[in-house]
Amino acid sequence: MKKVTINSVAEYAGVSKKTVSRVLNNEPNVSPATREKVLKVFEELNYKPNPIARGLAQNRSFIIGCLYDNPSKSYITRVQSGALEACQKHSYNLLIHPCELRGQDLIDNVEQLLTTSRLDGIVLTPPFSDSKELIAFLKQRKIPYARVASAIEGDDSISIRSNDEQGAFELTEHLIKLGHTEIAFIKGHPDHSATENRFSGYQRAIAKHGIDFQPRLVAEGNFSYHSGADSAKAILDLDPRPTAVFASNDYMAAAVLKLATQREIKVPQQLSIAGFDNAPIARHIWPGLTTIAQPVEEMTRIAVEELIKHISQPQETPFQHVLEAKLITRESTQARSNS
Amino acid sequence: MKKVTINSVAEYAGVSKKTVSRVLNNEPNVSPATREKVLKVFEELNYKPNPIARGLAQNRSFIIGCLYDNPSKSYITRVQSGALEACQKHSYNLLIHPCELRGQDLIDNVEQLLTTSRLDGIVLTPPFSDSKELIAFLKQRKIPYARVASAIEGDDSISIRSNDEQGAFELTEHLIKLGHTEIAFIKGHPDHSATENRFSGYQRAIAKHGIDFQPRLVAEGNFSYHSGADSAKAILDLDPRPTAVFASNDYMAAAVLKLATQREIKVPQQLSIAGFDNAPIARHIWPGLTTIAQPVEEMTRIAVEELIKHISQPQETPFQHVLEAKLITRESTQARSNS
DNA sequence: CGACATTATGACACCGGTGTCAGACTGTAT
DNA sequence: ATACAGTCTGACACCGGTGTCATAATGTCG
Repeated sequence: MKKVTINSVAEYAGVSKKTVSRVLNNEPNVSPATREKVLKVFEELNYKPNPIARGLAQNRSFIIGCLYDNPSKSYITRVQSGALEACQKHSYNLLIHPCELRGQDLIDNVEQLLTTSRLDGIVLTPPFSDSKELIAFLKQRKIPYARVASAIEGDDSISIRSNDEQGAFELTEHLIKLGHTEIAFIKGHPDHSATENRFSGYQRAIAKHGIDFQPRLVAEGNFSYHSGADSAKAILDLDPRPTAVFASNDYMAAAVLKLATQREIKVPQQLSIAGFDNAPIARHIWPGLTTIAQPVEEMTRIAVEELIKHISQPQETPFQHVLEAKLITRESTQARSNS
Repeated sequence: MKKVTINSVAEYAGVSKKTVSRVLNNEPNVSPATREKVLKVFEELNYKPNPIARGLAQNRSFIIGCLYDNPSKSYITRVQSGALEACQKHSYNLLIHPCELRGQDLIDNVEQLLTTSRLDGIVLTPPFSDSKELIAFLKQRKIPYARVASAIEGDDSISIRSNDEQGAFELTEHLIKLGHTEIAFIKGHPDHSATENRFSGYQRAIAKHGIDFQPRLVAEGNFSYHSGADSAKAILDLDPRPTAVFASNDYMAAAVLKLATQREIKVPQQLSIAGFDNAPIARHIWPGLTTIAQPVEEMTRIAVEELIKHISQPQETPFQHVLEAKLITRESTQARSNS
């Protein structure tokens, strides 16, 4: 199996390299006959262009980088799966790069990544989607990027998010309609914009239904299971104890459920619990968690597709889009008991 | 910020490109003085070699591919994290490529991957680590590869695994020592070699303790939560019902726990449940799952490090290694009650 | 001191593509 | 027939490195 290069194709077809290149890139100004002939030789020799050589000539790598720093493994998995789908469709590859937002040398780290990998573009997932420093850096370096699940408005870059505020509003309203008025809330990581949005949705819902907002019912989390466990302790120790808990993601909700079960507080009879994200764990535990399904894969897929589109021909108008979140009810929430 | 290439460095330092290249690659036969001088210019101009150009000249990409087809997201996350660690250490990048083992065109798919990405090497995770077809293909194409958690012996390639058989043996023995004799077993995916190994460990332990092997207690799973739920139903419907269940991974064990809880079978008082892997879910549910901790990250990290080592200078003797698995006891198992 | 091995360096082709530009070949209007 | 625009094609340099080889400089030994 000898190597098949553009030269061998050109020779075999009796045309110049450049013409072969033109056919490869679907450039105009190639006669139909020539194009046919070359395409046939592609088949015959089973020719595949070398992406590295292409990359060198065009200063591209055909690689998209995905930056993340997220305690939720399932979120990352979903992000990857959406990004991969888009990449494969357009013959790009996906390079994953976990790193820390708080690392003092975030910029250095990304700089390093860029120089060693020559990425064609970067997908920023939370909390990077909202990092002004990083965004400024990428802009200055003229690296195309797309932001997933960010709340920053008025930016002129590609951005896809889902409606966190509305989702949280609906979920809270669901709890209220079940008769709950003392609804505890566990906030997410302060660096993620979703955290504020979800909290706003919660507040809007209780306000709409004339329920007083009680700061004592709010706990600070950071999306990790561990932080959920801490918040759970604080909340379940409250007196009077709330009848429902809304955690900003399913991991933290699972932690609440675990502690409640340990303390023999019956869920949902004595305590309703709800999460956010519709992570796998929401249906892997009993009772299953009522939650908000966020289209994470789809968001990321769209973000990467737009990014790739942007790379091949920069758009004037930035693509910005908001997807809807959807309420999923399971066994962990029920009407408040009269006890 | 102008582009700094090897040419500008050479010019600035007053030497030839080739000498710069020599310094870059730590080649011998460069006088200390020259080396110093060039290194200083690197600093001064902040020069970073272009990996794409390098790749073209050396026919390398500095990218390692990771193949997987695994229903357990957390397993994949752990695999990635180990692989990433090794890659970053050696300035390689990691490209992830999920695909289906059973896909009729697995080979085509990988072929495609290789031609579009020019990977320097591939890490095979289960079930690919045991795919004879794929291994034969990679061997023929002379693509370096490393196999993670495979059971095939006598192969002359890099292979790292953990001791599944021993782990399962210890866990089973733990249950036996708690007084259980009717221990149900849920098998994993038939394509994964770990499945047979874990099953053997189970059988060896009960045999050692003079317990009769009962085929009725064995259910077929495939490592997915869903398959665990099906097996759980079969097992909990048995009469007499076993007093303990050993599932081949934690997801399936979680499914057993969920069903048991739904049916108000008390765990661990009426039923002990154990899993395998020490996945996050094992400690995110109540009661926490007794399980076997497998060093997935470490296995993968070592596999990738050896792979990279092998790429830069092929070894004569293949690196093969077995890591130990460790029993972790949590609340889901306890001594059999006398009822 | 001459013969020879060793070290240090650079010129140049090459990896496998793409960009630029010039020139040949069409077709159409005058 | 002539001028001119538009289409098609190839020669050649170039992307930013590395491999090969020749040659210059240095060291070693009899």
